[in-house]
Amino acid sequence: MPSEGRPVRLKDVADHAGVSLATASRMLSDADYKGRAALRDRVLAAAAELGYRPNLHARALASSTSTSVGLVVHDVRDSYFAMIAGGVIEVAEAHDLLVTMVCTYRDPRQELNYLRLLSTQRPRAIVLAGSSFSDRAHAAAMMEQLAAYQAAGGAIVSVTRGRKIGHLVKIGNVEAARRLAHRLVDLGHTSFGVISGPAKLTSVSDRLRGFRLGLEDRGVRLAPGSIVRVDLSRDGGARGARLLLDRPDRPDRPTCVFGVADVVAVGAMAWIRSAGLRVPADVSVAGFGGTPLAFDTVPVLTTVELPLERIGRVAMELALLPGNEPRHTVEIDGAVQMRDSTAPPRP
Amino acid sequence: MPSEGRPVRLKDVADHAGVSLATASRMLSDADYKGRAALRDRVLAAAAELGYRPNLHARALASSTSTSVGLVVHDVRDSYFAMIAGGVIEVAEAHDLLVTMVCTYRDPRQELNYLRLLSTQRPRAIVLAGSSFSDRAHAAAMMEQLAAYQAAGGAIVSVTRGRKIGHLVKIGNVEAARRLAHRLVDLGHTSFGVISGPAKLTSVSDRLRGFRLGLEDRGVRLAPGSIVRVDLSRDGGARGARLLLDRPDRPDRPTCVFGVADVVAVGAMAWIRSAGLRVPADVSVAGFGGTPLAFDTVPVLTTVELPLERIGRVAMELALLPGNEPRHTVEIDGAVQMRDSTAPPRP
DNA sequence: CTGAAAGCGCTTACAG
DNA sequence: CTGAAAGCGCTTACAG
Repeated sequence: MPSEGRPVRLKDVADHAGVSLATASRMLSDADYKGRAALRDRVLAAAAELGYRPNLHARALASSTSTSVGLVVHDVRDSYFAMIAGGVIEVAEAHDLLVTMVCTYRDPRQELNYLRLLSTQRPRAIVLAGSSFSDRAHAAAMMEQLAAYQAAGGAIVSVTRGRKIGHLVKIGNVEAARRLAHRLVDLGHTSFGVISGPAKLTSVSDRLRGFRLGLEDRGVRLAPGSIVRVDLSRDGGARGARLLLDRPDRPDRPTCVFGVADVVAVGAMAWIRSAGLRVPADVSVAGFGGTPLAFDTVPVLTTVELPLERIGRVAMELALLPGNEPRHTVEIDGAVQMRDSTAPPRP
Repeated sequence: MPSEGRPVRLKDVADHAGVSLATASRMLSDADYKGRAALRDRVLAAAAELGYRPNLHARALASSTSTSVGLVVHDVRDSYFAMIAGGVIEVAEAHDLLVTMVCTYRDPRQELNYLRLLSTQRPRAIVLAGSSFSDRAHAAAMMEQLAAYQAAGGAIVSVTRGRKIGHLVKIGNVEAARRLAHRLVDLGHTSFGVISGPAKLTSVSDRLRGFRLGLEDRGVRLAPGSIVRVDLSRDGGARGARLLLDRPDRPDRPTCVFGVADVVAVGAMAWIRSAGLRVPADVSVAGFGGTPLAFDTVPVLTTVELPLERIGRVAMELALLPGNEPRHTVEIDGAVQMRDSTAPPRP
């Protein structure tokens, strides 16, 4: 029986079943409550017949309990975040929780802004999936918001390093990038170019630092000017490749290019191809992330594979933990996957 | 001043500013309300000082107005939906609306289930971004839910054809697939294979029908057995390619394979390559969708490009329209992009 | 086990 | 322009 006009309320169900509001409420939403079987049946039947859907707002207000979860990402269109979001949503749905997602487009002000907007919804948990920013003032402002949110009983999970509050899914950016560097040097490369992203992103600076450490472990140094900073996008990657490689006059052209994110490496490969160079014969290319698009490039991209969906699932599972104390940290490691886009440099 | 324990309420702000609850409410949430400037300043200052965040649930309950939007997709991990979601979220954020996303994984029962869960949140609009199912009973059940939701004042937007309620973003699947077929026949192909998806998805059957019509326009028929049905995934595409092409005994191997979604075509290309065949020299491959991954295959994938982000933006804009009547329909056309994965068949 | 009543944090007619 | 009060749709001590 589709309702006409206003939705049916619990009171309608109670009246229809001939019980009190309180009893209807208990029968419908308290799983532990048994009650008289006859009443229970009547209430359930009435709810079904009237097509009753509880009003989440009323429920949240009365019980100060919420069934929503906030998810903050930099950009859903980026499959890095789409995969993580998939993991978060999968676990949330299994618990009848609703995920509200917000995109910051890597703008600290938007991050703060949307965090505030999100907390307005009093979600039971907030998952911050995007890398944090290395900006003290911003970190302090975030901290203030998050502390207030947590004090009110909300759970916090960050997929990043260095957040001083809430649970952590810690991605081994530094170590994985370091291992990748080892493998690339072992291939024979000594001249590298790095297409990096915005310096303010801690994940970017971690990957860059790890990569540099890895090279140093093997006695290789990054030449000055061999790091370029671009947007973390396909176009950014193409631009980065051009900046690094489009200088026929200089003999020190890198033989291997590392893009700090797959999408950047893929953009770089596209530019390299369009410039008439071959991967890996002329230039080796490596990425970072393990997004699906790394599988379908030709040659298949050498990258650090992160289990993105699992990261999302783990984050959501941490969010489900009762209470914020003790703080939990789950470390997730990346796996270096040497594939076809890298090869020894030409002699 | 971070709150300790419970969040600050409007009453706290009102007390702190020395005004009534009503005045504080008006100053803070009614943009048209002027009031005495002195009071206004006191209220704003108090809110800022105390770090007041309104409780959305209370606000929604009292004003029966909501700032959330429900988004139903089949799978965020699929960049087709990630791009659409990006468009929806972009427009929603510009209006301070929060998007709650739910994934059905192409299961009609989950679709219904999550639609119900979503309507529990009384969102101001629901955007159904995934293709509908060609299942009468399920369509009727959806219709009942949606009608009740709409009767209660909610806006509905579907990105599909044939929904009998709400606004529509209508994607020209039939016509675009038809034009693609024309172009492929014009290339010289007469023997086609189609890697199709679940028959229950209307977008899939539309693309298939359009493709078949296009072939018939040119006097070409699909041989029996030249359509295989797989999951809409990379693995599905690989399996489909194997089913169609891995029969050296039969001479009627298609010279051109059409995958009804990019992800399927990409999977097919991967299998073809692994089987030692070349694209397009041995087999041409075409996809449908215009997802980012179509750009980075080598050879670059011939496909029907859909403006996915724009579809999301348009859907959200329709969702913002006041009232559900009159119903609006925005038709979005796909653009056939002939790229490197298709070529004339070998003589 | 059940019901009457208070209360969750807001908004909004209704008076003044 | 401002305030006191009712009400949004639930949950949950508190009695019985």
